[in-house]
Amino acid sequence: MIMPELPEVETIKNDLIQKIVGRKITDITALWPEIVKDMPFESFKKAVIGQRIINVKRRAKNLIVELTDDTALLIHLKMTGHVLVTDASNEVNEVGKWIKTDNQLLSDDPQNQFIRIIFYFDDKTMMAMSDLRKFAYIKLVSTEDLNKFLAEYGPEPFDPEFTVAVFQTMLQSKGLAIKKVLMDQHILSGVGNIYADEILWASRVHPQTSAKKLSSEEINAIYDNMKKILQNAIEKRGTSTSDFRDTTGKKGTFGDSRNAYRMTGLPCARCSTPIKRISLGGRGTHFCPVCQKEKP
DNA sequence: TGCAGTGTTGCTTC
DNA sequence: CGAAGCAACACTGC
Repeated sequence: MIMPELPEVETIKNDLIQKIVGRKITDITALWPEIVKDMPFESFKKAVIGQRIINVKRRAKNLIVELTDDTALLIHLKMTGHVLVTDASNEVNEVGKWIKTDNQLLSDDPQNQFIRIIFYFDDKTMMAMSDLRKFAYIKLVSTEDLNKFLAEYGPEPFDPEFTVAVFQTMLQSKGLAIKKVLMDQHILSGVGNIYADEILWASRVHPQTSAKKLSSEEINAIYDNMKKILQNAIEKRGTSTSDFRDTTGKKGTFGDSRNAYRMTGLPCARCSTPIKRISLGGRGTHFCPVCQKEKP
């Protein structure tokens, strides 16, 4: 299972900006209405139909679809959520093959077999959400509540105010394993299991190293590699070693250039030592036991 | 065959 | 209060 992290959600957001901004929502069908949280589905439907999409944003791993009525759809894809959109220029396109008019599911790709909800637009296109494990959710939120919710998150890696000095200060007070710190969304936004493993491999830092014991060289390396790796992954449209797909169902290619995540037993690209797998905080963690030495 | 693994987040427990 | 563990869920792989 590959969850969407920052690069994957960013890819979906960029697709949606191209495809759905300006569209008016004319109808909503739920094959699993419980995907809408905090509100009965019928109320959600009543409140959302007729609204137009103003903009699409990403914050941490959240997707935010801004609507006309000072509200927004807050979407979290969790681990296996997918957003699929038809191409406005062609109704009988790839997506048209996935979702037939009677809502039956039809696709060669198993990842698109779990459509839970479909939004229909005024130009006859539609946006569907697929989610195998039913962890993903949609909430209708006021701008005010949204801002309160988003304020709980740590800085975005690409925010100009998130400097290496800020990062260093954050780490100094954390006695936790650096991998846990990187993945804690209240501390830092957007990094999950895949990119945490990749960032630490590139930085030659053992995932269990206590954050406050890191040298400033190591902190610099983690900071630089985080930006480099996330940027590279955005350019490659995400990691699809398992189930991530973009809004047309295509895979991202970052997985081809990864060095640690799910590479257990394969030779390290730097020193050929087999990559080791441990469990850290209940999550699979992959690293090179030679390049990423544990600190005494 | 059955059970551990998969991973995000929030809740419970210590 | 911080940290650890687990539930939510459904499918895969050993």
